[in-house]
Amino acid sequence: MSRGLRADAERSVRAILEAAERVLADEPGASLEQIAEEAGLTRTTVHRRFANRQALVDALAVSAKQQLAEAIDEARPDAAPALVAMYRVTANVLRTKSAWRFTLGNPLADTSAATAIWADITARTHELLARAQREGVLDPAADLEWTRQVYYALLSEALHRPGRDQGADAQDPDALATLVIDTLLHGAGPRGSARAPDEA
Amino acid sequence: MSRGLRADAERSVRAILEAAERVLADEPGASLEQIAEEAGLTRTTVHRRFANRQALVDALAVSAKQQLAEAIDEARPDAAPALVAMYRVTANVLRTKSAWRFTLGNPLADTSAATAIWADITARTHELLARAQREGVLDPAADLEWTRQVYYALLSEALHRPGRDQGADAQDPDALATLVIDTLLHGAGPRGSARAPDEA
DNA sequence: CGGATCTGCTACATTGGTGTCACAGTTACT
DNA sequence: AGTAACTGTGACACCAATGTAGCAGATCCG
Repeated sequence: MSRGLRADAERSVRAILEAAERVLADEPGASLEQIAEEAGLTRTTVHRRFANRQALVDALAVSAKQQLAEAIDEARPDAAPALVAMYRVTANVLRTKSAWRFTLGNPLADTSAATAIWADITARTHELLARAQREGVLDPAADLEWTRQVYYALLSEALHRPGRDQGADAQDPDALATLVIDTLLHGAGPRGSARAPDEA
Repeated sequence: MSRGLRADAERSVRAILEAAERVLADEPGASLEQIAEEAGLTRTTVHRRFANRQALVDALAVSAKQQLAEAIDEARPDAAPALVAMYRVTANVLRTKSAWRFTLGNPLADTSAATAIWADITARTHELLARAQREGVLDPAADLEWTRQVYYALLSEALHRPGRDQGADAQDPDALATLVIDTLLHGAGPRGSARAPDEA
């Protein structure tokens, strides 16, 4: 944004954003002091880099959504059949989302820049789903808006799953992606036949 | 809870809870004064009925979760085949949830009583899903925990849908219930065959 | 009707977060 | 090495929300 930030200042900005993410993740409405402490800085410094609390939250939103957009880019969704693209995108998005659980989990009235990026992401998702529909991966009668909503919800839920064992914080993104796509396409009903078995 | 509240006092409590729901719905962290105003009362009165802000939020959580539990009861989930029961429960829950969007949408660290009710609801949901699995409505290999999570998420999403036309705030609960159950069981994939059609 | 309870009103004390400032010491860039 | 930029420290004013209290008037209930 602003040109000519010195190296250490830029480091501070990063530190603040990452700290804010961590702190706000389990306590939205936490004080700037808590964030500053988590970042290893002083509250004054936070105010130097971000005028308002709002400004900080906005910057956080922009940063996270940008990374999300990049994650989608890196999946090269147009360079493969829709089904494959969906897997790749899903895995990448899960990786990013797990690192930005707070910001990406709370669609709290984003301002200007953030909403623009978000609109872009939504549009591209919609596009991918439409292609999937054309390629027969989705039912021709499926409501794409609803499908997208469900897809987003599944992404969130996949990350809220109770972690297995003691291991790292997140589960394997590829396994989760499989779960998400599988659920999105088939639901939880019986697989063998298309109709419900016993109606008696 | 406390016995011997006078009639008007009890009315106030109700008014406060309902006002709190409405106000907090679109602005969590709203001041008690805003809530009081919305309830047609004074802030002082709010403090008389609820010592802390926390106490108010807790009471709100308990109230909402109780109503949710009642909504499930009224569906008589054990008095019908699992599939029918699921439809009935879903429709009832949607009705209740749409009236308590804030409280039931934010699982923010409920205390004591609220968590107990919630645990009960979760258990009963799980039970219903297990029966559905036995009756062949759900796939024998389905992960019930995951299925329950997805089910809850679908309920939320159904209420967050962009409202049709100008009509009332909520859509027809029965129609939404159909959508939720249908999505839960079949997903958005093609219905005709069990496998994806074109892989070439 | 009459006593108890509840509410509105006003005023006050307190607290926690926010935002600003000046100055001294440190760190980065050329 | 020297200058500009950055940070920590401590202090300050400010504001919104919270919580408490007393009193006068309205409301309920027996």
